Amino acid sequence: MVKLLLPHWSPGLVETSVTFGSPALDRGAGIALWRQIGAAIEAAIREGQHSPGQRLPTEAELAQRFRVNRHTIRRAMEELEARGVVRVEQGRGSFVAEDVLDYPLNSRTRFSEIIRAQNREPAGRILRLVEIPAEPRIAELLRIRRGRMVALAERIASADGRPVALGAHHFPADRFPGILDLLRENSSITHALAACGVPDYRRRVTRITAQMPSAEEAELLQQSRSRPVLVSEAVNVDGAGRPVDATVTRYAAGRTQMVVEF
Amino acid sequence: MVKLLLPHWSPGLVETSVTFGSPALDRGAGIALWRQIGAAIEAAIREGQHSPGQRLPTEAELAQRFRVNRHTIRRAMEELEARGVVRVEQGRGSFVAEDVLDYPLNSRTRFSEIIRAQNREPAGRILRLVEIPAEPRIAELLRIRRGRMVALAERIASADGRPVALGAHHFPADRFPGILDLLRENSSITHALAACGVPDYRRRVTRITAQMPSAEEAELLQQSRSRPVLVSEAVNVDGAGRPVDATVTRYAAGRTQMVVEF
DNA sequence: GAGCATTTGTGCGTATGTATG
DNA sequence: ACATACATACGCACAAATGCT
Repeated sequence: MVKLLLPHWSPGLVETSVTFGSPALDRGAGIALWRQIGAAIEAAIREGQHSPGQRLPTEAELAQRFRVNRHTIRRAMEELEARGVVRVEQGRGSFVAEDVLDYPLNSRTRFSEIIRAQNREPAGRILRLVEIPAEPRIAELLRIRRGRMVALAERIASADGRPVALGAHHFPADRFPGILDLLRENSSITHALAACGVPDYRRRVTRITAQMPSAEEAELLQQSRSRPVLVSEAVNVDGAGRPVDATVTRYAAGRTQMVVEF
Repeated sequence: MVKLLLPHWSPGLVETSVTFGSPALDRGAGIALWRQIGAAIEAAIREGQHSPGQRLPTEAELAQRFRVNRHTIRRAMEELEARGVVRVEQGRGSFVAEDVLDYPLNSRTRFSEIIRAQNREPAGRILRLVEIPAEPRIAELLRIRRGRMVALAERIASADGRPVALGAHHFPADRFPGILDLLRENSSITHALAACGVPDYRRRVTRITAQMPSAEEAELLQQSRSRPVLVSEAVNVDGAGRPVDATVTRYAAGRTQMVVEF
């Protein structure tokens, strides 16, 4: 195995490159060069040398490394893109395709169950726990008077270690006085509500729109500021139909897809 | 990739300014200046001097016109924003708030019915009608072999004259041979399918994600290129459950909100 | 907002190998 | 042996999109 020197390019965002091993191309006969190159790139990706969403070397660089014309690289990439292995964007570069997370919407939507159903490992981390006066919109959703106190829990949720969603959960503070302490110990919303006497809840409405992320949101979600986030606004109600939780969640749009089935 | 046709009229970004009439401020007594200014701006908006989404004059300009300090203008705008009349964006300007269109998702989703239910006037215009080989994703949704011909209808839908959505409807060409001619005469999808022997259809799945618009898309939707679009991918099936239509629709995210109710 | 560097997209011309008739 | 067609590969130039200053 011959290691090639890496160029000293500055990655800017979190994007490094790894060699594709020694380009053992068989120029002589049999398989077309672009097929061999495609297979080599795909193998490198499958091996984990390039993780999902990460940027691949430029076409020019790959051409140099494999010692072929850029057209040949392009032919290989074309194939890989058609097969869904990579994603090519004009002016930006080529990226390892991300497996899009299907986020089904129904009345029993629970983050961790959704993630596990797709064979991934869910995780949640609390970012902030505070009591604040309810904003007008939140008050309306929770059917409380605006300005009444709400417990706000900001949480980042991830699947297999990749951040997926930023959730801002609002609970009426007078009804659930100890909920922040419960969440401090266990970041599960379902668990906290159960401990507060709400054994089960269901989602009533979900409103979905798209926005550009703030600098902080983009950083937390580990995505570019120039890509949008899906914003969902949901209300969960208890068995009696009373709102227990108004949640505004921001999803990394490139990695997530809401699915509504009928 | 589906390319959209360019319009023959290019509205650019609709941003002009209109005077707020003669600023007859009562400096003497009674009502605070910022209240009078707020009322004047709101009146101008209600009168239609500034249409939804349009940019308002800068704070500096307003201050000059009303002959007050910029702080006074800001106080007025603060109130208008809290009341949802305008939207203020740091570094961009102030805009007349757009009435967000609720787009309910269910198995009977029909564009014109949704718009009419919100007391607006729906309209549709066909942009392009062509037969093309099915892209892999479309073929998968329609359950046909990739490369088989599909009839593609690109349509722009609007409510009260404001563009709302760009839809790319794909029909299996062999099953609906005359559908393009039907759509040429009447832009209603429901009407065309009925004439092809599909009296009723229902939506089975909808997938929602967000993207940045291309230059053409932004222009057609009359929105800034720096704001995202909601992308929905839906399959309509006939009574027997066979796919009749795979549609990819792009909605102006600032003006539209998907609503899922349970 | 204008200019600039980077990167992918596209077109054209050329050459070579391989399968077909 | 020859003509033809097609896929492969290379070289060069410029267009278009993006991101940064």
